[in-house]
Amino acid sequence: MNKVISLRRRRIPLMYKRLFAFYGPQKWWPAKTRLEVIVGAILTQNTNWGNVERAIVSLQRENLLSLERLRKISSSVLARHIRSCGYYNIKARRLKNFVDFVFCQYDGSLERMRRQPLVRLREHILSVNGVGPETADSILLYAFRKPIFVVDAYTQRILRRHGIINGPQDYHQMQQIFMRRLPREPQLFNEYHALLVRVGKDYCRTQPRCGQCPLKGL
DNA sequence: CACCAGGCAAGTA
DNA sequence: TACTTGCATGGT
Repeated sequence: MNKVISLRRRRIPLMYKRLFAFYGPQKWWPAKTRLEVIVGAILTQNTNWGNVERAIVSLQRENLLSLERLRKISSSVLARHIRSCGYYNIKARRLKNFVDFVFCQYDGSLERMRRQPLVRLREHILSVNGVGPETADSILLYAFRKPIFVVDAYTQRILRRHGIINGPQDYHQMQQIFMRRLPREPQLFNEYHALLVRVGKDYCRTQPRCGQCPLKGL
């Protein structure tokens, strides 16, 4: 009995060991600046990352990746630059919402945002229309290096296929499964989530192809 | 052709 | 509270 409990408790850290041994470091988030992380986090909502990359490149080419430029540009013009990632009207509005928020609440300073304590900053970011739990946590972890675990569709699918959860689950509960079992280190949360996405893409799509999956048997 | 991708908000009962 | 629907492009 104790052995079973111990195994279940250790499964999350063991999963990380296997993934890291198999894939090595993922070097996330694939972006150069805090703002680029934030923009990518909003643009990738329910969208293939490849489509997001094109939009980011387009924004870079037009020199639009600054808070000031994004504030001045209209939603409709912005929408044209992010067409490739889909939902472009909604996402243009969401980007504007976040940028306006940074100016209104933090004087246009991401540095000032970063200095806020985690829990308060999370609540504050979540109040922006268009930013839900995953987007908020991606921003907190990858742009601000705060110790918060990001849960996404792959994470949920992997937990379910491994019998760690059964039905659809509450975001916060899945997040706690990881955070209760791991030391609160941003670098660890960063690498772990990136690895889950990687193994998800390779082996845990909606049509599972578990053949050589490094998590087989866990 | 159908199906999916690193979600979220708004509407309905 | 618990479903359902709209949003939309590009790859497989």
